[in-house]
Amino acid sequence: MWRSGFFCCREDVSLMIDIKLIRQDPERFKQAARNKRMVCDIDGLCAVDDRRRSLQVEFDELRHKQNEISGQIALYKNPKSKWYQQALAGGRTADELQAEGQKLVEQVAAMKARAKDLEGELREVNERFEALLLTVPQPPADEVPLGEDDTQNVEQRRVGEVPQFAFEPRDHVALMTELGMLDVERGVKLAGTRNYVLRGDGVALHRAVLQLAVDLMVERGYTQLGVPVLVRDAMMVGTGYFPGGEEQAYRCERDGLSLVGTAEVPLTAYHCDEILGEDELPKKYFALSTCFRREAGAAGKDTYGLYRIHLFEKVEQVVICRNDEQTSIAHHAEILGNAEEVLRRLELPYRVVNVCTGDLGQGQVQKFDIETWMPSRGGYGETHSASRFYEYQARRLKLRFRDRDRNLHYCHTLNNTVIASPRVLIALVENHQNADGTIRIPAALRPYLGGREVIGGS
RNA sequence: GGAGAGGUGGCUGAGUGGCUGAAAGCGACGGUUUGCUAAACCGUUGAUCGGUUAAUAAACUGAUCCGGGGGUUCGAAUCCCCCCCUCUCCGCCA
Repeated sequence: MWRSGFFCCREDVSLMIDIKLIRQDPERFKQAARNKRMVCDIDGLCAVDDRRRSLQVEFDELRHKQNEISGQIALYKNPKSKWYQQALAGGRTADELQAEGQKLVEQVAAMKARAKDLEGELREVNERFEALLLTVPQPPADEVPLGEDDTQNVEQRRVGEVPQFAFEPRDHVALMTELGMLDVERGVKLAGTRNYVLRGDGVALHRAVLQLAVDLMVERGYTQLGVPVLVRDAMMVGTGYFPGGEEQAYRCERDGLSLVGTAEVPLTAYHCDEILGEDELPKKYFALSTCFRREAGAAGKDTYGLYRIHLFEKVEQVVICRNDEQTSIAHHAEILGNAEEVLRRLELPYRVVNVCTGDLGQGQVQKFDIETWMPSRGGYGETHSASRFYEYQARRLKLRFRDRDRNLHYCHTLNNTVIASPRVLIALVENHQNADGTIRIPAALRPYLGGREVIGGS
């Protein structure tokens, strides 16, 4: 389904996981598949790999002979060649040379049939090989807890105080609707379920938290990009969303483009098909973008309010760095810290969760989710997700760098939410609500709202 | 939407059937020169997948690759077909 044309450059079987690593330690990948609860036939893959390589050797040898003879034919058939001239000078006639050349041509003709067979077989085997390789998951880091699903994620730490209300707290829909900030009903009328309309201070608050996040990232030295949100399929494939995630994306079939569910896609793919210099790494980017999600398969889940919606805006951060685990880990901590700083400034209680093996994506090595306290849920709800991939995405994107010894390597990539709104508004308005239905604006946010300290009231 | 042009190595850019994996230039790396820098000169310098020895450093060797796929041919960057992408001009709309 994903023809090579979707990639910027030539397709080859080295994409995905490096087969050499699998050959070297198949157990490790079998274990990874078990832990990530994915189906993956490593033994079958290795068998196909063996077959593929022996075929390749046979084919190469045959072609070698063929090429050799072709080279000789070139001498007999090319009157311009030095060899031909010397042969003539040595007393051979042009007819003789032609006849001898013709003999060689017949010799090669016999080899061609065999080569064609081999080629067909090789292609078939390579296809099977690639299909199997596509299913191999990236092994999770050692620090990732074993588990089957999100209920087994391990809490790392809690930050901030969960508010105790002296009154009956209201949920964000009630609060925001009351204050004229939100109109769910008409959003649904316009665009169907999981849609909404922000109004007045609702829009202002939404914009304010995004801008706060943008300013923080600028402060932290990240480069801001304004990126396309409708991207080529190649970018969806390259970042690992396709194949597999087609149902989650709004695809424009006739254009071969998809609306992104996150700016991670254009940010990570920004340098695809490039070779970066080691000294320009790490690249630290962020972008504010609209995000589109079909939420297929989530029917009936989180249908209430602003939690799970088709369209939202998000500030996303991406780091592209050297191919080095320690470097990757350090950046992972950094981008996690950036997101935590946002929540600290918004005075929101949250916890950091180490996502367990069963809840990791195929390409992810480790993922930390940040969950922010949402009173109406009586619990923490996911607001951020920080992943590191090692070279998984970079391989697919042909995103490489040249080290100081001039060797090529795939980069490492990581990403994390900085803020996603309006989901974060759930936490914001619910945690900071007052008894009278007004909402206290945390100090750090006030500059973005004309200095106001409260929303609502007179 | 209409009409053209074009896609070649890290980059620029030659190359229209056979010693072309690819001229030249730039860049990079190594060396000579040099008080340092610069300049000059000489040399080296593509990728991917394999094989052999060595055990992932290195050496040798093979196949494949000039946007992608297919075809013609003993032989294709070069000829033919399909597709993708980029650019320019015109029209249209922001």
